[in-house]
Amino acid sequence: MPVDESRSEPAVRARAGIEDVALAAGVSVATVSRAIRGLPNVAVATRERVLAVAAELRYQADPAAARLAAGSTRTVAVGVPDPATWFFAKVVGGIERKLLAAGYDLLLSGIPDAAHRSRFLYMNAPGGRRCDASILVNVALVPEEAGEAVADGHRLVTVGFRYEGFSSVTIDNVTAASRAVEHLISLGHRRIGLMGMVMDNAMNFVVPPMRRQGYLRAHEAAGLQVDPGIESVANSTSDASRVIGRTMLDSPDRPSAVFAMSDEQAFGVMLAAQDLGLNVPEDLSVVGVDDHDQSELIGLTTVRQGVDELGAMAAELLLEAIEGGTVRHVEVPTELILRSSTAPRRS
Amino acid sequence: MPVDESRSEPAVRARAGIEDVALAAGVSVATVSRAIRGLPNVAVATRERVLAVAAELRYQADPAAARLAAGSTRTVAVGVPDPATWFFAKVVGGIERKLLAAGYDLLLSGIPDAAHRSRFLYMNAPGGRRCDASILVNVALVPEEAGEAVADGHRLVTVGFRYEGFSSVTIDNVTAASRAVEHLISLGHRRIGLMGMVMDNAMNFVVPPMRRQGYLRAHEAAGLQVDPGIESVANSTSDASRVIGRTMLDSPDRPSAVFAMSDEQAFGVMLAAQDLGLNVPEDLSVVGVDDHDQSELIGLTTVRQGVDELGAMAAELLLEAIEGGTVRHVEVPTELILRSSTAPRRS
DNA sequence: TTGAAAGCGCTACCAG
DNA sequence: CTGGTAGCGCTTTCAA
Repeated sequence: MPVDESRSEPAVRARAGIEDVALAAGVSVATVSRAIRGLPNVAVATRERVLAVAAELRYQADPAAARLAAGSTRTVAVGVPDPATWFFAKVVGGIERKLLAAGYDLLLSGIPDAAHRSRFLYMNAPGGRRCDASILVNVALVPEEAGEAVADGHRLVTVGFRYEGFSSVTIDNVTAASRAVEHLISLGHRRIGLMGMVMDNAMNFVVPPMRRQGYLRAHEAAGLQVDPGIESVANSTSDASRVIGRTMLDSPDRPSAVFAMSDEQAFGVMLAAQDLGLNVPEDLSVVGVDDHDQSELIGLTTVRQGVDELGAMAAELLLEAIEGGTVRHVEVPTELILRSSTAPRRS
Repeated sequence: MPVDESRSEPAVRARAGIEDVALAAGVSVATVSRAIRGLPNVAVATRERVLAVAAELRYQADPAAARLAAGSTRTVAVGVPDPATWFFAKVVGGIERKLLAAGYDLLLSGIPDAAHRSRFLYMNAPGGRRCDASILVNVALVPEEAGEAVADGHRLVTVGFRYEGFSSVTIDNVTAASRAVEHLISLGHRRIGLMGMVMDNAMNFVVPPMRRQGYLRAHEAAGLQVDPGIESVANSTSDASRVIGRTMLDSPDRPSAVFAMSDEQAFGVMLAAQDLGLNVPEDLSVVGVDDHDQSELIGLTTVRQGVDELGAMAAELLLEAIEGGTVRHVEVPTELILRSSTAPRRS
């Protein structure tokens, strides 16, 4: 299968430039440029000839030169906290699919902290000329940044949260969470733990409070008190939640159910339960949010959000924004999916 | 949380150009360029002044212009079959981490088929001037492409398979697979099904045959016959493997164990077993390859490969290649991890 | 150590 | 409908 061919010459085979095409087609470079980009004012015959020659020579405009001259980059920058995470990978997948079809390049950036966030914004601002627009996934902006971005005329679409001035795609986080908790309450649970996402003040201060609000709202609606003692936060990974979950569950008055802000966190809670010899759902009911790929096999009850769809929709809004379309906010629906991780409270 | 500020002027705030910096610092643009890029032949005092002014003006070189003039792009293209898949997301995560640190941009492309593969190669060839180098993850090349890439002086590193002429990072697929199957055999299993990855002739014709070879080798070493009747292939998703798995398992002489070429495929087999009312591991042992994030919770026995590490190593080799380093092949070790999805064959 | 000027390869304007 | 040509904003000789 592999191929051998001892790298003899690192000589980069010279590539045809627009001038070569012009020469070969017997027209000017201006005409080649117009013909290839499908601009008007080119005779059909001429266009065909140019296209044929270009194909023959495998001509491809130098993107850097085209950008410099035209100003547009045909590139979209996408920023996510961590590209290796299930949720973000799915979103990026959805974006990529649309962008590939539209002929845009996708520049992917990890945004682990506030410094990278501001760097991302600056680099990808219209003046930066690196991309035509950008998408920020679950990366909240502080007001100054948002204001500056708007002032800069930044073409930005956000997913996970919403800013006036930019298109966005979100879910109704409060409702999603309260729906999950209501389900638990309807099963007779009265002590319901919360496994929350850490609200690093610089990065993720939008989604967690909303989901927490849903948790509170469901309690309130049922006339139940919440116990801050069984409310914890962890990084939204399975491992971190497992560790934190262990301390929440390792107590005589442990909750009989836990609402986790994401499926991965729910997995962590299940692992914690397992570590302590507790059975799900007999000893502990668990519900998450996402409908992760493995949630069915694991039997996790969850509130489903179409993550891939989130990304695809974001890409669509972005393309609209590039075309000069209006700002739109899209809210993707969610759905409670019942599986085997939740059961009536044991009397 | 959101910010309002009715987008008054889409006016892109003019950004400082190199000339502005030169003016403000009282030097020429050439000096600014040298100073900022840390080139020699700039007086310390001058450099400091320029840097100060540049920071003040938030100057940032226009990447397109810099590319056009210098030829180098500070960009790396990464091609994966499907960016939304667990394995690829992890690899990309590892790459991204290293690249971010090295100050390179990452251009992500999905390569769903052979046409996109050849497009990727052409666009990202040195002559294309879109990137300085590229990484191809589990995308095999046909000989002509590989030869052309070498001839073009393509700076490429591959992960998952190996071509002479390019750096690569792989695992020993044959050994990984045979280790998994040996484990099954050691538990007394004699009829071991194979859930293989589909070998689309254009895309993925390297890894699956090697893992299959490991499967065969383990049988052979134990003096066992394989039964082609319990050898299937499916897309390497959980869902596809579930469907195919059902037909493999829905038979009186079904295997007592299955080796799946990836953990996600193993999950599919477990789902299939569940669909048919079979218990794992009592009625069926299952082993996979990867050590997926959810494999511990699911209790899947598997052959672990450090997927993030695969990506990080690829990025390192790439950076070396850009610096003009030598071609290297790295083989990342694997490890059998015993969990609860495998058990001795029931007599 | 510095500056002037010639491109990098293309697009866009304007004249024909 | 077509061609000439002036840049796009930077890097990189080459001279000073």
